[in-house]
Amino acid sequence: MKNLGAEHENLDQKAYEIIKSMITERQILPGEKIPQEKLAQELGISRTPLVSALKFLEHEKLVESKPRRGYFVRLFSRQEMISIFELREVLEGLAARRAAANITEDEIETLNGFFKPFAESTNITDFKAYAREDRRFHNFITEIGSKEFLKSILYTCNIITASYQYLSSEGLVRQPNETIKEHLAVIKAIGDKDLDAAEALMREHLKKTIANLKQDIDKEKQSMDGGKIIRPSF
Amino acid sequence: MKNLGAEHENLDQKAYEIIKSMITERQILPGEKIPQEKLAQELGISRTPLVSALKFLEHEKLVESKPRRGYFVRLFSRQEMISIFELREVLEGLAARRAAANITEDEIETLNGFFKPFAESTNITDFKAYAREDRRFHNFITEIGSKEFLKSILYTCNIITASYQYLSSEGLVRQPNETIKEHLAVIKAIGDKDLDAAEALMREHLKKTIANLKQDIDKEKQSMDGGKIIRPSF
DNA sequence: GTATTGATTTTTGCATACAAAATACAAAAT
DNA sequence: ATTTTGTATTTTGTATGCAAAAATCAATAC
Repeated sequence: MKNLGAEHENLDQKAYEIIKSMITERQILPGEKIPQEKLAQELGISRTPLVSALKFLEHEKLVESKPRRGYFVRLFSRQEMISIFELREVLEGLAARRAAANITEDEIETLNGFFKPFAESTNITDFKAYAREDRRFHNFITEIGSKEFLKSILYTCNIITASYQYLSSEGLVRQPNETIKEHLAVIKAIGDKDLDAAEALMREHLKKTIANLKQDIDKEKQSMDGGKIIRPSF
Repeated sequence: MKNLGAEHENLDQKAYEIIKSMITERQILPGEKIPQEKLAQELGISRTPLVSALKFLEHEKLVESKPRRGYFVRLFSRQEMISIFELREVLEGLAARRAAANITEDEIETLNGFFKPFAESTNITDFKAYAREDRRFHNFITEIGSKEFLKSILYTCNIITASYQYLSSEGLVRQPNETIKEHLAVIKAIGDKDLDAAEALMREHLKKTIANLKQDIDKEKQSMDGGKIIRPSF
């Protein structure tokens, strides 16, 4: 009756979490080099677990290793961003399907609670709150619809997505008034345990976002053109 | 005009390749512990790059770390195997779609060459050769249909698939006579650059394999039952 | 004969050390 | 002023050392 919780967490795991959040919180910017010695000192650890963490992040494609030159926060081209969203489309589609297959009554309850504050409104203005709900919604489906394998892939993708989202207002690619219907439709399908509909609607939802992204990119190309690389504006 | 090829390969990269092949070639079996000191000596390197490689493999889920106890080759439950195949279904579906979108004339030529030796025959008997062609076919589509992100995920899945395939004859889940039609249909759709058909047919193909797997598992459950874990029989 | 305890050995996780490579910088040459 | 070369500095990749945890094994108690 022992061995409860109390996960033995190694230093590299901690370092991993911290660096990951530094990247997603944009404390280190894409393209920047990661100073090993300095960072290790800041975290109060040696380089061994730090490098270990960097290798993890390299695998998640959040960080890039240039041999004998060090680790750098990755830059993503617009085309790569599209590819990542396409991945999200099929993966979250699968997550939605599995969610519909496995959801419990309690979880249905929770799921139906999503977007409640916005459902009545005909014109949603609090983008920030909506964006937060959006992320919670997608994470919830990921959570109940995926086991370790899909989950770890999806979270990786979501992180990258997050790191991209500064592009548009509050991290939303499309207008809440437009997306809320789709969100509610997905919720209904999962609640009804309609596997095919859940997958199809989730894919539909993300497909539209991708279309918007492509449009944005075309626009951008026309106007300022030039650099193929997404670069933070601050 | 320099900086050609000559990839700077570090020791951990080499160790990674070697250990990976040891796992897929079943020189170390699922569940076994990986002896760090011994293996490092065998490879003529220190534990530092070895551990580094193990962390990579951990991320690919081929290896499992139990803190303070070491690294073990992973075991997959039957249910997990199903999950992995479901992932393959959506991912290779996407790869097929992208392949159809981006394929060149030369590549179409190559693609049409697949399964040529088997296309005429009404009863394929050389399972080994067919299984090899099967793998080459899936890898080719992965290759042309996926960029680094999807590719790295898919290869990870394929490795696990491979490590599973000892279950049935020569690593085939279904009869060649049954699958060849599906393979040829996918080839045609990609050659015709029919994105929707390419994705749908590839998914169909893998879906049927999954159905077979589920059946096999049910059978196995009835007869020997007991352990939830796939365990090599040698 | 099995279970419990304690001592011994092994192995892990991490820090540190160090040579080789890369970078930065200053002086010399164009 | 710009490029080139040579030297000093930093940083990486890897080996090694060591304390703490886990595994092994033996002796003892039940």
